[in-house]
Amino acid sequence: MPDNSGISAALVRLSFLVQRLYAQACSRHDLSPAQAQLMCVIKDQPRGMTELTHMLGLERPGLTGLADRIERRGLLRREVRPNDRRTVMVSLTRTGKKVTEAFYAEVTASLQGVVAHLPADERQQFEETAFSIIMAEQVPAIFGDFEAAGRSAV
Amino acid sequence: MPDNSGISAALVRLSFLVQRLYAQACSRHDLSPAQAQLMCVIKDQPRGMTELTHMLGLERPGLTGLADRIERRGLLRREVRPNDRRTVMVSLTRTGKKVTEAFYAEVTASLQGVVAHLPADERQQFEETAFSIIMAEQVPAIFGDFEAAGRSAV
DNA sequence: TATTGTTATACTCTATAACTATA
DNA sequence: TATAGTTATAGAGTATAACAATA
Repeated sequence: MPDNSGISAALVRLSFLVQRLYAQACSRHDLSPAQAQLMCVIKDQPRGMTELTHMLGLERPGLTGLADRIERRGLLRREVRPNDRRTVMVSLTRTGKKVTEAFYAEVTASLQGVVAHLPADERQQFEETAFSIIMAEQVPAIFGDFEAAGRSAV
Repeated sequence: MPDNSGISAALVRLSFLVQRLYAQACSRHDLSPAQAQLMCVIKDQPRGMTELTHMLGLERPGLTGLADRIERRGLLRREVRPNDRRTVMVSLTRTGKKVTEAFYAEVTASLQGVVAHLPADERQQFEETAFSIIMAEQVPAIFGDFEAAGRSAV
């Protein structure tokens, strides 16, 4: 019977589980977690490099290298903006989009499996609480259906 | 209003938040997340290297290097077991234990802060659901009060 | 021979500092 | 001068393969 202080342990271990399943899905697509994360963020829309550093919590040189390695595999494309020629917009290639969508579907299925044993009302309550934490903490939209009503990006 | 498939996004983003707070606490103690994780696992009891690879999900060479870097800083100690002289037991030094306990307390406080805005009953329910997932998935005891009643290790 | 751990090697991840190009 | 990105450099993390010591 967990006491009140146990919620921290619960959060850390739950996070560990999610990371493990996420990493397993990455492996199946020959992606690193960092690569997959970037690809999920730009899945539905191009983003600028600086914007991406904010969303992913990286410094710019790290993002440059990360984008390089994905680009080298033909999954990502960079384009200079005509308006401001300093900025680079990053998007997925057709192949990159396919890979990302397959990866995304697998992670979704894997995580749904993890809560499948819960009663529907408990699952629903859990999701609502999780979202309320995410919203309160302004967690960036690094995964999810960014276009869905009521859950807009960043 | 989240639909049912949104639970995966909730889990990924919640995990992202936990990792971010965990990493921030690491920084304040000049630890990497991997180092802190290992130190938390051996906080209350020594463990063998192979056992640790299972708990942390690492291959053995990775753990050797990780332990090396913590040992080099005087926070961790290796001891050969007399019974089976192949095995190495890993434990924290006195300094290592102090650092780990301070880190542990900070992470706990930080995560409690994240759920502080929730009504007590919702928070309680959330914790129970999280634990039920963790137990069902047999997530190793990488964080938490391993000696607490009803929540034994590994 | 099987098991425990380490060493060798290679690549990704990520930070800080310095640089280039554009505004 | 300020901003966007990249290059240079270095250390941490982690995997695979080969090795050493012990059982």
